Amino acid sequence: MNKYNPQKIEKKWQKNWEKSGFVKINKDDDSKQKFYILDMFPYPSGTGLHMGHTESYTASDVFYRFKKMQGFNVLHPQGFDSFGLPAENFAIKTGIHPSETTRKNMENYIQQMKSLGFAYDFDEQAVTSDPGYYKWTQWIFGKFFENGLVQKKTQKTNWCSSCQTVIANEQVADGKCERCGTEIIQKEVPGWFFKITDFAEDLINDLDKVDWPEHTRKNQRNWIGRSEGAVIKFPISNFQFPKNNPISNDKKTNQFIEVFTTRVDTIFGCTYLVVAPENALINEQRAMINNYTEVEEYINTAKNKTELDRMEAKDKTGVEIKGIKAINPFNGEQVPVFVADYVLGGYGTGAVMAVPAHDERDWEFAKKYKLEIRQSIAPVFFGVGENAVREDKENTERSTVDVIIKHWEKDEYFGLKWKYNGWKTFVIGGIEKGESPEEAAVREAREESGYKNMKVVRRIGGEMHSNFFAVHKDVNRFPVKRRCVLIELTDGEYENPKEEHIKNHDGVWIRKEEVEDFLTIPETKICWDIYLKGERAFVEDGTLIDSGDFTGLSSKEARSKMIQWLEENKSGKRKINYRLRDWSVSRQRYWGCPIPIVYSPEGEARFVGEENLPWTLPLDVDFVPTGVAPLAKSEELKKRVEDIFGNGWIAEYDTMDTFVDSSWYFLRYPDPKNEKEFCSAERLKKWLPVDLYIGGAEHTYMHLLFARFFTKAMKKIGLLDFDEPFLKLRHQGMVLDKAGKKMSKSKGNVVNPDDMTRKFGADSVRTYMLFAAPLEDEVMWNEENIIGVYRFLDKVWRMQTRIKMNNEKDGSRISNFQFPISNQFLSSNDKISKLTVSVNRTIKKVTEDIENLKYNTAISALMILANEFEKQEKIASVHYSKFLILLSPFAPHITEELWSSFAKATADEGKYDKYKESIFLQSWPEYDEKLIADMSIEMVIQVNGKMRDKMSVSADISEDDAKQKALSSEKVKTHLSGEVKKIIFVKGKLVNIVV
RNA sequence: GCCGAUGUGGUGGAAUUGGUAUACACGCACGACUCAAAAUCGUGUGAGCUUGCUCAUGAGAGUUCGAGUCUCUCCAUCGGCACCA
Repeated sequence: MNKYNPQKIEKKWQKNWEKSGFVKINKDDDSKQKFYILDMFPYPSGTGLHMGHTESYTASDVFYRFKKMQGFNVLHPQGFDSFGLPAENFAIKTGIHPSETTRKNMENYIQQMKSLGFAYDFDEQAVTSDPGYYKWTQWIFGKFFENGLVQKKTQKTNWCSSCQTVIANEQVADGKCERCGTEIIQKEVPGWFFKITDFAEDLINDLDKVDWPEHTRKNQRNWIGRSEGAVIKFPISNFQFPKNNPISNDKKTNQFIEVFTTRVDTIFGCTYLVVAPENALINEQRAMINNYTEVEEYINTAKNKTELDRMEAKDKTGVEIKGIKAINPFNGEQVPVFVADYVLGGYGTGAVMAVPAHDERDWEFAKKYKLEIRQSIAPVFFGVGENAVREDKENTERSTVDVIIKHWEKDEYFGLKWKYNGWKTFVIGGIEKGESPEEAAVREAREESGYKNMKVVRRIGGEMHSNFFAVHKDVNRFPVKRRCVLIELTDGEYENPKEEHIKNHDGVWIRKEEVEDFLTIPETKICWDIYLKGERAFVEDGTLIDSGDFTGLSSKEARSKMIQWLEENKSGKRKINYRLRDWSVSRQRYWGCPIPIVYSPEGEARFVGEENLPWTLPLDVDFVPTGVAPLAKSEELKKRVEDIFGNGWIAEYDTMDTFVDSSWYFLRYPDPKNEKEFCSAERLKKWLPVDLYIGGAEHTYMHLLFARFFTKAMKKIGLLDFDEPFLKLRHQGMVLDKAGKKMSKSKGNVVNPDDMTRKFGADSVRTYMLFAAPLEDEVMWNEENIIGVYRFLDKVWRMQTRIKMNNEKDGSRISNFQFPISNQFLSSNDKISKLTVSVNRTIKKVTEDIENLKYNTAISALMILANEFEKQEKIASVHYSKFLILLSPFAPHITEELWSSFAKATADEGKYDKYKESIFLQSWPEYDEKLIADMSIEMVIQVNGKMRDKMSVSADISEDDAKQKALSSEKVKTHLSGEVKKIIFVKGKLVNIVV
């Protein structure tokens, strides 16, 4: 036997597999069930495949081999997302054309993938920069164009001055360009937008249909950011049509300021309005604005702020628009209007009603500019237990005051301990008719504390409501309107309080730091918290106060009633808003898919037409970015357009965001060479949607969202008949260095898959990647640990000398090793060996674990079985062969080699050809449930839940027998000090004796 | 600030979903083989002590006969979002 030499056997089998056409599938074979497993295809960068790819692609390769052996017709394709900036930037530096760089890099990637043993069919790729591919990107763009799903808009967009191009919201990180780190500025650029917002609702709802990680779905939902609310029209008090604009009447004018809010219920607390600097109102109302210069100046500074400036701005700024007022439709009140950049132009209506009492941002702004803060929602507390509000009891209203009394010289506060219910509170008392809260507070403080001299400091917080059932009065207190007043004693003059005031409670002084723990009911805790930390906006739901006819409603009720009111009075309506913006796809760069649009001499945009596709990327272009799209410099393109469309026609010079290319690539794989269609109808129907998609979590937002949008948009125009592209999605975790740090070039801790493969062999690299941690967790790449996997494979290798080839009785050639492997373990009269049970169990475990992508525990189960084999003098070939198949998805090369050599050795004459067949043509072993359940089990005996002894019993032991046996255990007896109270029996598991 | 995830030996990680905590692997220690080394194999390895008991799954409480697992509060780390009204 030779030594295990991974390098030698791996190369051999990689070549063999390629030659044998093992990687090819018949895509029209209907005799088997289909399975479509997809990888996120790589961008072919100059640095080659990284460890993240290696893990992800290994994970899918394992699943592919597993499913294939289970008898599925499995499509597991690979391709390249080959348009993109790095190749172009490299071209700018070196003058080498991106197509050349890209081609080279792809070749390198393919070599790397082959050397890891990935079984892709590279004849059936999708390469986005290939005209045969991007022809269909353009064709789909054309379809979207014809169906109004893409439109040209001029919009403030994120501009990267280093990349000299627009980038999508999703590509801005920390106000900087995700790619190059340059600060993003806002720039008005005309460009093409996909109407992804049309699908916002479906993009949220259909997440319920797919089997994706919960956090990914949640992130998508948050990104889309649905919020339900209302648009409300605030009439402008002294609105005038601009004198020089006679058409104002039928144009959209600003007789109203429209605001969007999710909190209509707070509208009686609205004390001003704010419009975003971008809001058209300002310009339209110019004539009416008294301080236009000031307003204009503010708008200009706001405009010049970069994303970063805006994000870093601590203080809210703004300017009142003098000369106009807005009228609150609910109460007719006139409120001032401000322009401030804390309101975003691009969201909602670009204007908000400000309710400082109930919104943190408005609160901050109102404090700074000393604007009125008016409470309209009261926090509500409900009694619990016996104090819960009772439906059948009368509701009575009350007004009370909580009095925080501060000691005259010490930092102590006066509290009450209640005798009948254990409450600990401040002084609480009713506000009598005609009394102000302050007057009531002073009166109550004197009555209940006995101290005489004090001064009112201030109110604490606003109105709060308590709703509860007062047991001793047999009525509901519904509501108790509470106020809180802070009082400071001026001296210690004291007189014993009257008995009637103190019979229910004792008064005590509490040190400041102990007050919080002293208080027992949430209402007073909140008063105290506000006293300590200061006033703030109350942003939660509650009960409406001082809100006209709506007073007393809960926030929730009020929202629906108020929206109804708005609709009846034509002052607004229900509205759902999304954070998601339309997807800007125009890029002023070269190495991308040309946008297949031409402009007539009148400037009208037109699709170039299917007959002119692919609308090729011109070659006579200088890449150096100048802010003008590179394609504008192409003579060839200019000539092409004029030849086809006539003089005066011009091409669209922008190319598409590369996310467009990757938004449909999974549709191409089933039919990548089709020149007539992006994919034939039959193949689409057969293969899509994707059954399992594996890739990095960094694509949670953009790629997955865009691909889902494409699917929905294409379905809408009849190109597809399903609405979610990826039925099941799993992420692989990041590969970190052994210290748990991200790998990066600058840190110099990048591990290269090639080096690892050369050092340990592909099988070890593959197996270790999946063994080291659960797939979705981070893997710390530790070269010291990979040795364990290598040893395991080496052990498997050396085991081949101990396979039992011959029948022990007569020395004849064994009979139980047959091809294809029989799923029958034993004939009926065979004795079941312990090893047979182990093998059976391992088959079950590995099968289920792979199915659930729990590769780490599958590998561990294989190691356990190998360790058991190791203890045997001889290993039955029937066991060993099954073990090899179970291991083969992880370590394809070594298992194929072992399969071929021992299959040959055990072959009967004449059957040899069959034995030569690849291990991957064998079928996946099945297990026998009957052999998994042990006849006898170890039953645990616990005393008070602690394990004290074990007993070996038959699996179906009766409850009584088990209890008897447990009680007779010597070890158990020493723990049975008292009387046995109870015995718990869990079938097949344990007996728990409670003393 | 908000949302999400995670927290188990010296290390990576297991734990049938409420039932023997620490599987498997790395590392370490000792032993076998060897002139020696490597490789391999074997044994041991959560902590503490009174050596058969106590304590251990970020901290604290709770539910339960029984909690790594469920509930609440807090802490730490990581990731994402960040004026979205």
